[in-house]
Amino acid sequence: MGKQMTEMLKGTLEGIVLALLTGKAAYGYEITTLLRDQGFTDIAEGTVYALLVRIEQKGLVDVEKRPSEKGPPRKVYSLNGQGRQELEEFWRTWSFLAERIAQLHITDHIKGEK
Amino acid sequence: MGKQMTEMLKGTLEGIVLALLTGKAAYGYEITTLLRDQGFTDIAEGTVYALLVRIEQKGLVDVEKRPSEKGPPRKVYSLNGQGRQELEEFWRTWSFLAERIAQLHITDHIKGEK
DNA sequence: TACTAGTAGTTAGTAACACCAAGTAGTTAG
DNA sequence: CTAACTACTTGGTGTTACTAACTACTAGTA
Repeated sequence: MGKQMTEMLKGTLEGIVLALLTGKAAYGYEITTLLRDQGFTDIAEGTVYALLVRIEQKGLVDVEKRPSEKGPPRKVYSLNGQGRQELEEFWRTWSFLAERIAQLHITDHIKGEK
Repeated sequence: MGKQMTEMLKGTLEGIVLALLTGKAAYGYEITTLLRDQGFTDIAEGTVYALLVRIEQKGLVDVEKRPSEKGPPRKVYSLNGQGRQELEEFWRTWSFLAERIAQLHITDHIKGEK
């Protein structure tokens, strides 16, 4: 993946994962494949697991260990109240940034056509 | 500023500054006030200067030192060919990410209304 | 004169985060 | 018994925005 994407994911990947967990608990491996399905094909596995440890330590998710039919036990993560709050905050921050950048994009187009 | 915004700016702030430089050269102090005007009220001055040094070293901008009427000399930055290329790449990366996150936002809304 | 505020840029150190590489461990198919 | 898939862990790296302090020049004011 480009270096730009790597840097851009900082701060957004956490929100993306929290969003994926809305309404549906999931475990790490599952989340990784979900991300790949959504087009984030190059996100490193280790990155996802590290992120999950982090949001667990921040108290944004509840964790339950469940046996798997085909492999080691899974750690199933579900969004809790604090996580939902954090996600809302994420959407606010993201919207703010996205709006301003969209504005810049438009302005650049105008300049480019002059 | 929130910690979320700080992390989110990683990887996007550079693109934002390159976008600001499209069609119009500017110096550091000016860029900082431009950013503040655009709503990024809490971006630290030091951050902008450090970023400018970085994009100069990456060869994305040309620099010209000009005396100022009211203070120390200014370093005026203008986007060069490589910078324009990098900016295009930025828009591609950003669009990709923004689209996917927008999709997630919609999905979350639907889930939330169930 | 000395002091403040505004302008303009620099430097050193910190924290957060995504990355890579390598490893452990369980199951299933050849 | 070996490979491939599932599932998670650990240790170390590079990039980036942050803070805080500093230099330096000008203009206005007490």
